[in-house]
Amino acid sequence: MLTDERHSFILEQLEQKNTLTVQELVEKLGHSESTIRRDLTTLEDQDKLVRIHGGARKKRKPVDEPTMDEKTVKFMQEKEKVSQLAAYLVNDFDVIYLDAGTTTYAMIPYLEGKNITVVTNGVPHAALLTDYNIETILVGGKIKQRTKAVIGSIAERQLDEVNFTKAFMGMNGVDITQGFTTPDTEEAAIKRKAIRQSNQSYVLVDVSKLDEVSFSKVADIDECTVITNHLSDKQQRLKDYTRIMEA
Amino acid sequence: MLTDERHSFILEQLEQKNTLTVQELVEKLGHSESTIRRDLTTLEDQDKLVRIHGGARKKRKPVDEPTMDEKTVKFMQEKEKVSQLAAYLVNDFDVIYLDAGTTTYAMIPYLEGKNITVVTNGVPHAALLTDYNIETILVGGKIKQRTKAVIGSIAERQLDEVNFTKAFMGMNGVDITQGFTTPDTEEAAIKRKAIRQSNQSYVLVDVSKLDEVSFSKVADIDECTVITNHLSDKQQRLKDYTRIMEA
DNA sequence: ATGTTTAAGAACGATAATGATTGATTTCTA
DNA sequence: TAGAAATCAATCATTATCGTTCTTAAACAT
Repeated sequence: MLTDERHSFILEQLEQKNTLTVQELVEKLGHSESTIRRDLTTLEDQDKLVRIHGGARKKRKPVDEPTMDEKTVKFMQEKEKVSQLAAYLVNDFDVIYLDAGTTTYAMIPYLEGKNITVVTNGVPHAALLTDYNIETILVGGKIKQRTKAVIGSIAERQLDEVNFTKAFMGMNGVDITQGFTTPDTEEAAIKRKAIRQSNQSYVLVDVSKLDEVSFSKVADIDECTVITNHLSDKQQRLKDYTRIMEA
Repeated sequence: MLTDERHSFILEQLEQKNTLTVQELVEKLGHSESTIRRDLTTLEDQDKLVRIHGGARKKRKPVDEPTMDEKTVKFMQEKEKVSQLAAYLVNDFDVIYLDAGTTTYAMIPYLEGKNITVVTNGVPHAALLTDYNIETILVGGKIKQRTKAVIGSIAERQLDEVNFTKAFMGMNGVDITQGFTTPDTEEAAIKRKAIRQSNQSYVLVDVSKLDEVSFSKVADIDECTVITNHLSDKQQRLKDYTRIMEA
C-alpha cells in the first residue's frame, strides 16, 4: 500500500473516530508500528492531526479549542466512555441541563434521536445540539471568553425559572470533605443553581479529578451522583458518601 | 502497445482508482518498469497526474476554486461595505444590540478594540465576539436551528430588562408602506423588542431587500435608519420616509 | 545496404521506505 | 512512590523504488 493511501486512510478514520491508537492502525493497515508512527508524525507536521501518547487525535477547529490536557489516547477514550454512559441515562421527555465544558460536550452525539429538551450554558453546546436537531434552550448572560460558558447574574436569575429532570455537570474537583469544587467563582454559582433546580444531578469526571480540591465550592458530596471511569482502591471509599457510577 | 495507448490507459485507471502503483501497471500493461516510469514522468510533465514514491496519484482539483461568479463576489463586497459602515457608527462605551444573521456577523471584525458591551441573540456571533475580546451578553432562550438565532418568549422577556444605545438589525424586507418585515414570526417579535429597547436602531440590508415585503412586520419604516449600499432612482423616494445611509 | 531515429528493456548505483531492535521516556498500577 | 508495562524516538539493515545510462531492435531515410 502506498504511503499516500495510508495517509488518506488515517485521516478518513479520524473524521469518524476522534481518536486512533497506533495499534488499531497497525492492525487495519497491516504495517509495522514504525511505519504508522512515521505516518502520524508526518501528518502532524502537515497540521492534519495532533499526536498524543498512544496514537493521534483529530485536529480541532480553532473554535471549540478547550486547550485541555488530552495527552493520551487512553485518557480520551475513557472520557468518551463517561460521556456515553451519561447520555445513556437520558430518556425521552426528559428536560436536561447540560453544563458547559468538554465532557458534557462529548455527550451530545449520543443524544441524537432522543425526544428531549436541553438547557445549556455552553455556547458551542447550543450550536451542536441544534445541529443534531435537539430542542435547545440557551441560558442568557455574560460569556466567559476562555470556556465560552454563559455565567453571571442574568444567567442565574434565568435558571430560577426553570426545572430539570436531570442535570449533567462538569467539575474540577471531587473530594469527600470539600464536596464538588471548580476554579471560577461565577461558574460555581451557575453550577450550584443548576444542581438545585434539578431533580437528579450527575457529575461527569475522569479519575484525575477525584480527590482533588479546587477553589470554589459548588455542592456537597452527597448532592450529585458521580459518573467516572475507574476507581482506585483508595477512591472506593467515596462510595460511602455518594452514589457512583463506573463506565 | 503504442505509447499513447498506454498513456490513455493509465489516465483512465486513475479516474477510477485515485492511486496506482508502478507494479500494478507493469502487470496490467505487460511492459517493463522502466517504460512505466517513463510514462508516469511524461504524464507528470504534462500535469496530468502527480508522481509519488511507488506510483502515481490523481491530480487534485484546483483546490475548491471560489466558483462564485464575479457578480457574487461583488455582491459580497457590497455587503461587507455595509457592515463596515455600521461598525464605524459604534463608539466607546456604547451598549449595542447585534441581531442574528450574516450581515451583522460581518460587523464583528470591525468592532475589534472598541470598548463596548454587545448584547446579541446570535449564537455564532457570541462565540466570535468573545474571540475578539469584546464584552458579550447572550440573550437566553430557544434556539432556531437554521439560523442559530435565540428566539421565543424567554428571550423576549430578557430583553425587557435591558436598554441599548444602538441596535443593528438584519432584515428581509424594507418597504415604504409595509415597513420592515421578516419571514419568521418569532424572530420578528425579538427584533421588534430589540428596536423598542434601543435609543437608535439601524437596519443593515443590501439593495435586494429594498422594496421587498416579507411575512411578519417588525417596525414602521420611520423607526430605523437604513444602512445599504446603493439606491436606484426609484428607491430614492425612501428618503422621504426614513433616514438612509449609503455605504 | 547503411546510418539515423526512436522506443523499449536491462543494469546499476543512489535514494527512499520499511520493519526490527534498542534504550529512553512516559504512563500505569499496585 | 517504585516497579512494570506501554509507548516513544533513534538507529540500522533490508528491501523497494528511482533516475540514469547503456544496449537492443525496429522503423525509416538515404
